[in-house]
Amino acid sequence: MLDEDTNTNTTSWGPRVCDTCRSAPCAVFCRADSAYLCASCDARVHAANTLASRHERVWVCEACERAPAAFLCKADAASLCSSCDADIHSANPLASRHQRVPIGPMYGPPSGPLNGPNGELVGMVEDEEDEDDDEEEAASWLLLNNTNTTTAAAATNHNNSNSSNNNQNHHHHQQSNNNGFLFGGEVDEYLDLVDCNSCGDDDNNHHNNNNNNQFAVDGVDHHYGQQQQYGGGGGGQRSYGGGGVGDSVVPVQHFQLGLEFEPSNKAGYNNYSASISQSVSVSSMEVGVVPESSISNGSIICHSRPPKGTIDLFSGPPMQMAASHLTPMDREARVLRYREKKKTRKFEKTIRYASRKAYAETRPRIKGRFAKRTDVEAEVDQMFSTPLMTEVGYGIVPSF
DNA sequence: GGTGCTGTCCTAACCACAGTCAAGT
DNA sequence: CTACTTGACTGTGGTTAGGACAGCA
Repeated sequence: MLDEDTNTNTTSWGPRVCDTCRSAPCAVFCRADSAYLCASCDARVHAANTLASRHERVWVCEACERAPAAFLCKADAASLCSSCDADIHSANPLASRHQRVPIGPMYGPPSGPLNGPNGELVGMVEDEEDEDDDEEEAASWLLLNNTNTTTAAAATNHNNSNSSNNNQNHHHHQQSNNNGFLFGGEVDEYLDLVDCNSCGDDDNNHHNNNNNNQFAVDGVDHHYGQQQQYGGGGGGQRSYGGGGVGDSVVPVQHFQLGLEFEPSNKAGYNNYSASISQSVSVSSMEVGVVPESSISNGSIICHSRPPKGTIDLFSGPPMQMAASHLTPMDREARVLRYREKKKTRKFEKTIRYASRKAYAETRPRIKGRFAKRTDVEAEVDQMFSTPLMTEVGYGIVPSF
């Protein structure tokens, strides 16, 4: 049938379509049939008989959705092909430390437990475990039913010992619990509960007034330091597609604002890049640069900007209240969104003002600090910059 | 088990200045 | 109402001090 690398049944970009039904995106690759199948076709085909049920299948890469997955990234809870794995996990030091495990083939009927040749749990099971973890983690963000979930108990256990040491969170990613509120480092980024607080943030509002402050109370290091290029949670990039969406619960298809679709950008899992990226890569550096002009234009702001110097922490509905009103469906949808956002995390630093970056790079420094430009340096700069201007302009005669 | 030392890792702060915005004239 | 001025503020990158942690004696 089809070769693994062929894409004859797909568009030039986008998820590969199921070879059987040719309508749904493929979910698994069957080696025996050399076919990409969606979940339903996989279930139908491989439950047909015992022989078919023994077909070796692997997940399709969640990033490109075009190649069989080779690794499972536990940190991102994503199955990745070797190419995407290399791309994503070489992006920065933090990503490179993600724990990945090779994905073994799946056997057996699709609905049943999937065992490896030796009966060990492989493939989907690995994912299932991870999803359980995800479920717990996501549930903890939802602040729901803290009396009947193990998550709440777990959260309590976490916080038995950390009341005086929030710094623990820096490295162990514990969630501190302040008066029943979970201000986890990720909650602001991955849940709509807080999206309302953060919408209109630096994606859409270049006057974010130091968003670090908004969640500084959590004491959680977002690992998005300005210099270390671990991405940007606070003042850095927040292009998770959640901002400005308002109250929508189900995963929403967002549209890029005035920017070209960038299929080659695998900094995040690019099956979502259409929805998340207001950043574009314009240089060889592994950062997304947001054109300044796009920042003010692409505004979908659901909250007005808070007064300067204020912390707009509770401008939205109280978290506890919002969460307690969730129906099971809402909860499931939010968990789904949480997972999807988790998969689309981008850890690269986003440059929002390329011009400022350019200035900063050319600026003289003393021990890393910006130093004042001397007159001589300014003249030299003018000498070098003037020819550039003349290249694009109409000829400005340099004055000496 | 508790304490002190050492090495490693990580983060916040610092700096100057172009650009932006809001308020005032 | 429009145009201009002024001051406050933001964001940018490389370096470093200092805190946190792990490992060892």
